[in-house]
Amino acid sequence: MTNKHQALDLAFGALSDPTRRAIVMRLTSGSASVGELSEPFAMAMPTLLQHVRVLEKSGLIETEKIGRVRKCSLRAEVLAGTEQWLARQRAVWEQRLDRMESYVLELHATEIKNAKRKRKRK
Amino acid sequence: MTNKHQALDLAFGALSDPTRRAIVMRLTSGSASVGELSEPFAMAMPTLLQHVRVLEKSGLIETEKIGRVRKCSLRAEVLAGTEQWLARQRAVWEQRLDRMESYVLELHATEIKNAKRKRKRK
DNA sequence: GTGTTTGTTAGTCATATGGCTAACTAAATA
DNA sequence: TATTTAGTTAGCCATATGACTAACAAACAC
Repeated sequence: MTNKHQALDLAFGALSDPTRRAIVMRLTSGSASVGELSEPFAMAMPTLLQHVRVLEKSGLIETEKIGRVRKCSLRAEVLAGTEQWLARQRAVWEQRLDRMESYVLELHATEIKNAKRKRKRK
Repeated sequence: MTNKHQALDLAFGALSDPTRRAIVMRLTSGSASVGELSEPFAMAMPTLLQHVRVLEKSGLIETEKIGRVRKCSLRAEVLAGTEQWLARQRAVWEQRLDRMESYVLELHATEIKNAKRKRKRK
């Protein structure tokens, strides 16, 4: 039983579904009702509502009930949070590649020196 | 298109688990065997191997069997791919916020003008 | 006030996920 | 050759996920 209540768990989990990613994409161009969100999908409303709930729990979106309509809108902070995690991993990785590259370059330099010395010794 | 979507499904899905994120983090500082990866976790090896398989299917890591040891290493391209998706969403969102802001600023400007005109008319 | 729209809850179902143990294979070592 | 090591497969189990239908409720429109 893994603890699925950490922020990144919820955010990445929410984004692992194509329907929910499509919802996020839609909301980047402005808030929408549940009905509006459901239009592009061949999916019963309760199912779509469930997706909205998942996105809400993950913090990726927030919703507000106005009359009988529920207005959904994006919360970009959490989006940025998951992006940052990825960026950090990539940064460490690339730093390491850089170190490796300079190490390899040094090796090459040493090899060349040794080769020259060898030739001199001959 | 469906392929792209599937790739993101797998990548985000893989990253939605804390154990798998920890594995990715570990691999940013160099490749490791399954045994080495399992050390920090109170988890049976078959369970950890399953996580490794999930990461492998998502394309986030690749593995190679050398003798009786399986060497796991990071593939940063897929990491970058998911990061790019997030960055793109955030970009659209921020562009929209900018447009809104300039609209609001224009509104303000108009209000001020009107206020001035009102005062003049008085 | 009756009917329509917009969501919502409840209950069901199939499959996926994440964990375990036990038994097995293959490589390295004594 | 016998033993240890590193990984693997198979099978089991509990819970989570994503879909559906069938009511139900509240706001709006007439």
